[in-house]
This record gives sequence, structure tokens and C-alpha cells, in this order.
Amino acid sequence: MSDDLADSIDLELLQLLSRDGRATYSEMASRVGLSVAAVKRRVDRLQSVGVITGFTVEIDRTKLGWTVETFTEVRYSGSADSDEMIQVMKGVEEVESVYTIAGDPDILVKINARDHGHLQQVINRLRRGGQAIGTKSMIVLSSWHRGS
Amino acid sequence: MSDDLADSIDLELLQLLSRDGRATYSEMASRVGLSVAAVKRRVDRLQSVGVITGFTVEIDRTKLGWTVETFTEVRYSGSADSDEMIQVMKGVEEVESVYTIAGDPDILVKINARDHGHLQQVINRLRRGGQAIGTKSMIVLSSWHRGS
DNA sequence: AATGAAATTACGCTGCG
DNA sequence: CGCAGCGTAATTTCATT
Repeated sequence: MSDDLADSIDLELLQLLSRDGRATYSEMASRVGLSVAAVKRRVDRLQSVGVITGFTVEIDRTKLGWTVETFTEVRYSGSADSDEMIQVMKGVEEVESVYTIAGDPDILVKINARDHGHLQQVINRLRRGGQAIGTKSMIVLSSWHRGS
Repeated sequence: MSDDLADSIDLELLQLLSRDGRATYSEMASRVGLSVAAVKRRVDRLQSVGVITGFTVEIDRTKLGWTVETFTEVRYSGSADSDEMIQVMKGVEEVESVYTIAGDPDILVKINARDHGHLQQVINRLRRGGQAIGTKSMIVLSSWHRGS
């Protein structure tokens, strides 16, 4: 858990990749003052040690007609199996992320839906699939992410 | 709000890029059955119309010594300026995302901190910076994201 | 152990049909 | 959208500190 997994140049590279996940090694190399090969080796290493877990695209789902975005808190009975609840969440395709929480609620789920009716269906599936005893949805009006 | 911004091939490309944001056009082309040039034109178009808002790297911050991750609900007084509150949040570098919420709470903030002491400092900054009347933090124990 | 330079392979990009 | 050509980048190899 101590961390010599990334020196200051690695952190620079991570920042560059945060801003542009498709940046070329040439671009990064000229920015950090290393050769292309050195930069590639560092990025490969960051992946192999698990600091970098992947690369992805950022999508504006509202432009695709998915206008409803929520964080939904889920609570379940003490007898419910936590892992089973999580499996239920993962099985619902509208669920983008699942967070297990210390305390209350038990789970926080990020959901994307086309409209309110669709959201209702999704939440019903979450409730029926497991032993959820309650949900509370926070509908997102706007969002901001660092470095976008 | 109707959407002809992405046909089924575009959706395929978005899915491929979700799984690997650095996938080459060649890889994608062979998967969707189009030429490399056609795929590049489609991806460029998806960017220009705003469906694709960017590309980024996924980082396991626990490997960098940032072990505490929270969703923190923020409530502020009715007289507080919502935009000003958001600006305060953005100004705190440990804040990764800010979501404005319909109803209660007013804002949901995703925070990354090195440890609990650090988290406490961050929350104090959030409270002092604006007119927050209360915060409630949900500490993340584990998380899952679709397609990782 | 990490780097830079060079050579090969693969890919990105553009214009044209 | 596909094809073809040229420029650029990725990737491996080798030598160096």
C-alpha cells in the first residue's frame, strides 16, 4: 500500500492522458521531455502495475436520447446477501456504476435512463431482483467533471 | 430531442471505445465491417456533434495512495447562490465531480482524499467556502463500473 | 533499471472516384 | 463509403549511462 508506483513524470503522463486519453506518445514525449520509447514504456508499466485500469471514451448520453441520470441509494434487509445484491445491480444494463457504502445507504447506484417512465422500470427491476427494502433516487440536473 | 445522431454502427463504435478508448481505427473497422477511413469519419463526426465529449484514462487512485473515496451530499441555505456553490466545489482540487440534484440534497460531490484526515480538511473547505448548511459523506468501500 | 536512437511495422489521414 | 498513397506514429531491437 505504500506507493512508489508513480514518480512525478508518471503523474504528468497520467494528467496528460486524463485530458486526452488518445494522446500520442510523441505528444506526451515532447511535453515531459523524454523519448517516445521511454514514454511508452512508462505507460505500459503503469498499466501492468494496475495504476492505469483502462482507457475509455466520454459520451454525452443526453445526445443519444438518454435524458435521465440518477444516483439511486439502495437499502436492503440485514439478511440480504450483499454480493447477491450487487450481482442484481450489475445485471441491469441501465446501471452504469455500483458503489458499496460504509453505513447508510448500503449501495449507491448510478443509472442512465431514457425518460422517467424508463427510470421507473429500472428501479422496479432493482427492487424486485433482490431484497431491497427501499430506494431513493437523486435526479441529476447537471454535472461537471474535472479536466473535461 | 429525437435522435438520429447515432445509428447502430455508431453505437457499436461507442461501445468499442468504451471498452478501449485507444482502440485503433483498424481494430474497430474490422469489428464493424467498414473501412478504416469510414470509421475515422464516423468517430470524428461523433465528436463534432458532441456525442463524444472526450477520451480519458481510468486510474486506480488507491494505487497512488489516495485510499478514501466519497460521495458527499451538500445542502445550502435557500439564499445561497447555486452557481457560486458549484464554483467553490470546482475550486477544491480533491473534488472529482459535481452533480446538481433535483430535490434533496442540492449537490452531490465525488471526492478523492489520501486518508480520513485529508477528507476532513476537504469537507471543511467545502463548508467554509460557501454557505453550506450541512454535508453528509458516503464513504465508498468498493466500486464497479460497466465495461471495465 | 531506465534511457535514446534507429529500423520495421502498423496506423492515421486526405483526396478522389 | 471504399481505395490508394504518403506522412506519421507505434513498437521492437540494440546500445548506452
